[in-house]
Amino acid sequence: MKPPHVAILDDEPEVRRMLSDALEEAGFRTTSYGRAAEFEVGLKRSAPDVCLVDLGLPDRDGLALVHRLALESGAAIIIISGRAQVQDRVTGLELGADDYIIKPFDPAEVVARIRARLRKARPDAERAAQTARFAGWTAHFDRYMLVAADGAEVPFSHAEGEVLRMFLESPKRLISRAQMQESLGGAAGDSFDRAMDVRISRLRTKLGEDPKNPRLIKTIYGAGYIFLGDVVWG
Amino acid sequence: MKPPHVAILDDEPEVRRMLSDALEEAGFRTTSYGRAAEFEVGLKRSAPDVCLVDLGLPDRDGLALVHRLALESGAAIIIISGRAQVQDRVTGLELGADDYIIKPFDPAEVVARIRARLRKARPDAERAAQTARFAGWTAHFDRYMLVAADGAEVPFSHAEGEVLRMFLESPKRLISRAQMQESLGGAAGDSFDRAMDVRISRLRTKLGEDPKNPRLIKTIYGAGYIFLGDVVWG
DNA sequence: GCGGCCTGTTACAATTCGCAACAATTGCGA
DNA sequence: TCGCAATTGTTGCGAATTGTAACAGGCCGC
Repeated sequence: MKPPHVAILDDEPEVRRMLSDALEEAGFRTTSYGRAAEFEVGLKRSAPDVCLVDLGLPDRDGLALVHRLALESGAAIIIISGRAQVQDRVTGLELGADDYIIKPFDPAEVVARIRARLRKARPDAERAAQTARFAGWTAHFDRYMLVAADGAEVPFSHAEGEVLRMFLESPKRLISRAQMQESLGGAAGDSFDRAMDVRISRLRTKLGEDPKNPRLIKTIYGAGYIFLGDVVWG
Repeated sequence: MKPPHVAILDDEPEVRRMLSDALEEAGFRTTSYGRAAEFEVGLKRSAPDVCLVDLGLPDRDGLALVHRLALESGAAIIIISGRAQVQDRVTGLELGADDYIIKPFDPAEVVARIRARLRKARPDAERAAQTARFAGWTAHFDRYMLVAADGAEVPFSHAEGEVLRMFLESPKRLISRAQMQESLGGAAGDSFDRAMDVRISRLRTKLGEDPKNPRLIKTIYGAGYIFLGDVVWG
């Protein structure tokens, strides 16, 4: 399994440095950003498992950013802030943060708290569920089969399964093309992105989507794809 | 849904009292124990969703208890301790605790941290659709749809959604063009600000605004835009 | 009211995406 | 080894979205 990816957003270079050093020492992959705008661009490229966010940003309201992250990203969100009042901590946590660490902090504690989050977030990598139900379908990843509500069986290929699994693991969330390519191991090459929409196109036809008005896999022009529909794993 | 159950283990009656009062005020069910032995008996009767454990117990090594809980119980475990050293916190977290709160603590923060744990633990309960209501419209940001009061659906694109979201996040406040460009990732270039106008123009037409007399998105000459209208998120 | 600057809008061009047809690759059995 | 079938990447073109340019109109100081 790939090491977890931690995104760091802090305007002070020293802090970024200290955090990334400690985290990489502990076996994580890290990416650091100094400004919120860059951070959001980075999010579109790859989805981190944990976001460390400093609230004292020069260019954006940190709390609003945290709130949106919590709703959209699915990553564990840890606030790092110089504001130590209880009220600050409470509002930060209420807005969706998973933890709140006060400056100055000890890198060892940050590592420990990140590990605690990941421990809960990744239940069992071992017995990953092999079936998922959604919109009348049941996907059997061990048999490469889609079963419709009426019992009809539609096989799907490995490549299609990778895409489908990715959607089912993050339903109702925007998934950028870059994230897919990273996750599917494809280098973001010249014409490799063409392969992505072909995969998706084939998957769509197997799901019986109406090309004019797809109800499950929706394209967000210039941003990525989003899978609508409630998913139940098991 | 039944309110979550919190088990409290602390040898000081005042602390138990303060915690259970605050938690029941916040809508949780609580059960308090003063000694580890009773606590373990209670666990067998009903499995709590969260365990608040004080490390300074008279009758048992708290850390060992935490470790066993982490392995066996599946509940979220929050340590409450008077020991404030970083090393204590790190070992507590490493042994399986999900959070570590230092005495003296504020009950409000404890409540907030418990909520944060439960939020992550319950898979999709949090996946509330991202919607906002305003002026007869309902904006569904997960489906990229505007729904009018009469049920008519108007799709909006990603670019339009970014602008709309900005307005809905800060209604009745002046938003300068610079702010928008910064937030939308565009360098404040020569002709990029023209793109802003176009986005807003297209959004206005979708909202059915009268060009002569816009009622929702108002232009402040030389300063920016302001979104009138009451917004309710949810 | 006049002129310069800011903004709205329309038409056009560039980018991104969907899809069908084709080619390359893989796997399998004769 | 050869050939066939299934899968998957590639190419090319049309369609949808978005940025750009150009022009028109409004706002403000004079």
